[in-house]
Amino acid sequence: MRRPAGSANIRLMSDPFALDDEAPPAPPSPRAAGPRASEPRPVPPDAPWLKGLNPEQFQAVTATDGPVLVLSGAGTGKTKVLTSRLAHILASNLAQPWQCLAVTFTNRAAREMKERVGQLVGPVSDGIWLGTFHSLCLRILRSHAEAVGLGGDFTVLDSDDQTRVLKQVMAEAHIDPKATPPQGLMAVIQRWKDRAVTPDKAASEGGADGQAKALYRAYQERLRALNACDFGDLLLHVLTVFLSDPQALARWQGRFRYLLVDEYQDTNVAQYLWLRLLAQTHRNICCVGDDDQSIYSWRGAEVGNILRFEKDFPGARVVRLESNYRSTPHILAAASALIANNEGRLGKTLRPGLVHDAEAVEKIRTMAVWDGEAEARLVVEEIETLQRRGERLASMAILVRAGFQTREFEERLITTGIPYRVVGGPRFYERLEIRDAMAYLRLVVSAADGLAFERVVNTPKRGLGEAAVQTIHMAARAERVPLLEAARRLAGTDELKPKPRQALAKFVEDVDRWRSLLDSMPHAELAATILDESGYVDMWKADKSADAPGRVENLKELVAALEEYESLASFLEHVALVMENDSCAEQDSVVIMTLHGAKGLEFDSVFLPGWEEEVFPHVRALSESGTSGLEEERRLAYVGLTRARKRVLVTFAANRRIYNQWKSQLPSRFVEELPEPHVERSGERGLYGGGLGESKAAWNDPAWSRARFGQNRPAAPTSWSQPKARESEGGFTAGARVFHDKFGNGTVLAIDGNKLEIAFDKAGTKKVLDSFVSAI
DNA sequence: GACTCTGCATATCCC
DNA sequence: ATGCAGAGTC
Repeated sequence: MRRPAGSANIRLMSDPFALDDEAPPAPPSPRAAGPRASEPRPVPPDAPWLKGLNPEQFQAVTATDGPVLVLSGAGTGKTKVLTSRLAHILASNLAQPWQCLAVTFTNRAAREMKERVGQLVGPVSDGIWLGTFHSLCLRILRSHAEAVGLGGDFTVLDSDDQTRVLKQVMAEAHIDPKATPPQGLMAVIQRWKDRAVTPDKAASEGGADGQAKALYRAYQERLRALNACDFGDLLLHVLTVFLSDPQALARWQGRFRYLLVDEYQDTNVAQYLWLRLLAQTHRNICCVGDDDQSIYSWRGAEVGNILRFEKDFPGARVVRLESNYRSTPHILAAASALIANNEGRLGKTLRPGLVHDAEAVEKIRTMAVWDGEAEARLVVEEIETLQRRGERLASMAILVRAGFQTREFEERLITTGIPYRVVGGPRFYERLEIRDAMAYLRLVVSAADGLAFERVVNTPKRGLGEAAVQTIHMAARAERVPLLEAARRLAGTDELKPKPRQALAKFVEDVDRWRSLLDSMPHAELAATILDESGYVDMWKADKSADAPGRVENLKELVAALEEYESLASFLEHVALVMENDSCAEQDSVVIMTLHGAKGLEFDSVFLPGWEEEVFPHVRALSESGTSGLEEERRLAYVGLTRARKRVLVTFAANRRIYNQWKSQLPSRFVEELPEPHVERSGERGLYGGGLGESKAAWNDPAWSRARFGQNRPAAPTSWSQPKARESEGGFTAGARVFHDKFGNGTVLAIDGNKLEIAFDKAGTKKVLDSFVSAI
């Protein structure tokens, strides 16, 4: 491949379509590209959407002609630029709303942008093609479904359904799900889709095992048979359409005069190709991104997309936004120092864009605690203190690395009586009862939905077990009709035993009746009828388990939510893509969420717990080859720090229970990477035991001591720098009986330096530091 | 067929 | 701790 000189060190992703090897098409003047509704209208420089922009932002907003790459650090007004730019384009009459395409990654970002543009230009903003990649692709794909072998009413599967389908496919291929875990294979398939690799392309690709490729193909065929597609397909299919139907492509290319892309650093290859194709005609594409906030490589994102932008769009204007209007200088300095440990950055410097009262700004605080419980207690106490000082709960956030960390905070907040909400927890529509209810609705709306049929045919129990379902399957297969059709036939024959046959007949009859009501009955009412007559609600009402009443409530909520949509079909479509559960929104409450979920948000006070090796950075990132995993974790830390406006508290525990196992933890290397002058460190002395074995020599490094106990403390006792003999301070020997505060009595099994393996009488076998046990 | 019990594996991040 | 698949029982 021909590459411009000097780019050899930049690794580009594989390029399935190799567009960039062709001469770039001559950039047609947008003016000449077609008739416009009316002439461009000059915009006064004091227009409301241009107010308060700094020079760089102004440039990013008003440079409407040609490709623009905006490198936008955290808190530099990225959303402001995007929304103002849209407003500017519309107000200048450069394009009609429906000729503008604005892409975000999350529904939340899309909603926010929609709202803010609306505030600037009014209801015309409704016409903008604004949404996530997936929702926009769905919209496009609806009109080209046949081209990829789908019916126009195809369904979009969530990850749960995906694995279900894949499991079925694997079972048919007689593959042992134990030897080949379905999730693993699913991940492989998704990576293919992220790179826009179809089964055909996968087959011709080198490497990888043939079994996976065959299963990929089978999976795609199965999806097609189900008239369904998964998230990855939304993009993949649209690309297929674009590349196989030049006329369709030209139509879409011609339509979108202006493209705006948010969080560009998170685009994967498929999304990138999609953008590049769509931007070919008018070439007015504006991508906003920050390589330091790229945290989605695990789902196929390629930071390289930023690097290659200028190549694929020659003459692109690059604007850097470096004035940060969010955080205090301490926070900025700390975040910048941390991220400076990464290599291969585009390198931005964040400058404080606000004037801060030097006396008033707090340093970042780090604090060592005994365990997760103590950590939760500390954080919640801190929250209470802030609250007493008059801070709103909604201005505080606890940002965790992984889902399992939320529990201890929730418990503590509950016992303290502080309102909180977990964002991104088990999502509303992912709940069992909602999925079941949705399956009923799906089956009524589209009779061919086999997955929905399977899900509800025996829920609640109708005496249609595995055997009956098998028979239906075989009949459907043989006659090449959907499951519901097959069931209808079987209900009229004697292939089934009388009892299941009757039950099945009743079921089919019900579904038919519900469908006949689709046009006449208001859909919310119809949904309620379905859930009632099917016996589904009664099933939960009769259930005596603790969460059953909650489920009944959720079902009511579902019906209520339906009111807001035009039809069942539009509701189903919406839910397939929008996964938010913001039903109980704006009470003043602390929010708990993952670092990933927090991207794009900001809070006055941010709590960053669990900064321990193997929690954050996460083990799995560390076990990856090379440093890319670690660097992504560091970017995640950077994202976390830069969410804060006023203050940050980083905590880490010496001991943590992970998946029901107690482990002694080391402070995260990121704690140490926070620069001294901007950090105030504290922690309980002695948390990390006495001298440590030589294998942990780093522990005696002054930096670690600082990380743990704060620079102001006197140097560690001499015994630290001169570790004693390995045979442990306590002088324990195997077989000794010992006592531990938490685990009670036990017997020492083995000694490894200062770590003891102890068989506790009650708590099982654990490894603990010898300083935590005493002889009895 | 439905239910219960047991053993087994599993456990980031999200559209 | 939790969720699941498979086995055994009513």
